[in-house]
Amino acid sequence: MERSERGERILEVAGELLVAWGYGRVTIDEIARRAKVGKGTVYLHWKTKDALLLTVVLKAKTRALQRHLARMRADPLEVLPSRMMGAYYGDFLAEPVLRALYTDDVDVLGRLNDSSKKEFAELVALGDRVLCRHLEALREHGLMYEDTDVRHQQYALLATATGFFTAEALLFDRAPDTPEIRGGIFAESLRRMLETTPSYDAAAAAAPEIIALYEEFEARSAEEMRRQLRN
Amino acid sequence: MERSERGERILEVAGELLVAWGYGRVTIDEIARRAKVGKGTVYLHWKTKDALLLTVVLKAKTRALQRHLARMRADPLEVLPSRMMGAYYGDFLAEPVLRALYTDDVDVLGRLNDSSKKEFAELVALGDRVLCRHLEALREHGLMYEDTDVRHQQYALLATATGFFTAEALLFDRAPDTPEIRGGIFAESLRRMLETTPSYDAAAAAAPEIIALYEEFEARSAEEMRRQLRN
DNA sequence: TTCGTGACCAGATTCGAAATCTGGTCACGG
DNA sequence: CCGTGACCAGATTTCGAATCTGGTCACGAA
Repeated sequence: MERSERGERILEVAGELLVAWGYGRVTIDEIARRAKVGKGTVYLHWKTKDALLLTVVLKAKTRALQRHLARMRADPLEVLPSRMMGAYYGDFLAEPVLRALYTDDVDVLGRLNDSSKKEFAELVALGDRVLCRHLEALREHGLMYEDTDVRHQQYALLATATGFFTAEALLFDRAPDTPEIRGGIFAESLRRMLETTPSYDAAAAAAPEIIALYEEFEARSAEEMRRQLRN
Repeated sequence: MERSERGERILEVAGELLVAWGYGRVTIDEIARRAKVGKGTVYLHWKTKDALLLTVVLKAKTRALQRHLARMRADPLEVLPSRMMGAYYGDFLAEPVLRALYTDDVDVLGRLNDSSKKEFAELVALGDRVLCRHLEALREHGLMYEDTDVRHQQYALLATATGFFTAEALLFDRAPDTPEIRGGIFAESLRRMLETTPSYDAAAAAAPEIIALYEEFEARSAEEMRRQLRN
């Protein structure tokens, strides 16, 4: 049995348990039992329980990021905030761990949020820079309005995204029926808020730089996940 | 000493205490002591502790609503979502009770949120209808885009507002400096998202109906506050 | 008679110490 | 040499006793 294969199974089980039980109730014993390994084996892979569960979350985020990259490579128009976030929205709601992260919040993730804030502060800062550069690239190619400070556009984007994710839990009883429709409203809102008339050629010109930005972010995420391992 | 004056002082003290201590730590004894009345006197005014604190919140909301009405009466352009919410944003952040309601949430308000959800379900539903009619009126006067379902516009508005309020606490470390700037970004976002080129005349034509809607809401709120009293 | 009050009660909440559980280690065995 | 589970210290839970708090109401002042 391969070491990495074993690690994958532990991660998988940990993810299921995290969603089903929530951070506080997940135990390393139960993870080991379900993954059919000894408890000590878990600690051969990750430094601590937090490191393991942080990896679960980071992995889920990375999967969404990879799908995002694939979409951008296949269709340059996916670099537009509306397209990017609309698709992200669907991915996030479909990924149970991330859905929990954005809707149930405290109950499921417990202090994992605080933990990750400290542990990943650097990564979050990089994410901020990446998004800002992304928007700047779009502006340079005439795909976004330039009559506003890019920092303000970034804040508007983040705040609006926060709103649509939070609304998922907060307004669930007065929201339009399907996630697809809500995602559509989200995308349309961002388009009107930020984007000029889309141009395929401009998007194709901007895409390489933007893709490179997210590839760097992906690499940095992978590095961060490695940093959570024992060796 | 007037009965209503006494009630006002109790409300005021209760508000201060609610913000300073949070729902769980506020006691009727302490409210009575600070308001210099007997404990039983508090119960001559309100049915329960929850009724009292619910009234504190409702009163704060009503004050913001009244300022909103005054602004609309003074300047018809204030009926535009961007203008309305931009000013609301400032008011809400300046009103400690409401600021707590939208930023600290659980810690300060405790189970008051759930309590109000049940108690004020009807009022919330009316608020929903009022907002929807408000948007419909704007559309009829050509002040908002009509190429989208009004329900979807309402959801976008609510989700975005939720986002900017939540972001106030969630993104505090990476947000633009002043509340005024953040309020400006919020307003500008809504304008681009929902509004056509503003016309004073169209706004003036739409204003009376819209003002009437919120006056009805204000009346209904006052009625609800009365319903929390003993007699 | 009317209005305000605080002593009082039941039930909720808190406290604290004992009992249990869990993250993390490491000596052992396959 | 790699995987393991018994083991330990410290964290968490339990649960009954002690305390606190929302709400009442008999009483007394006006």
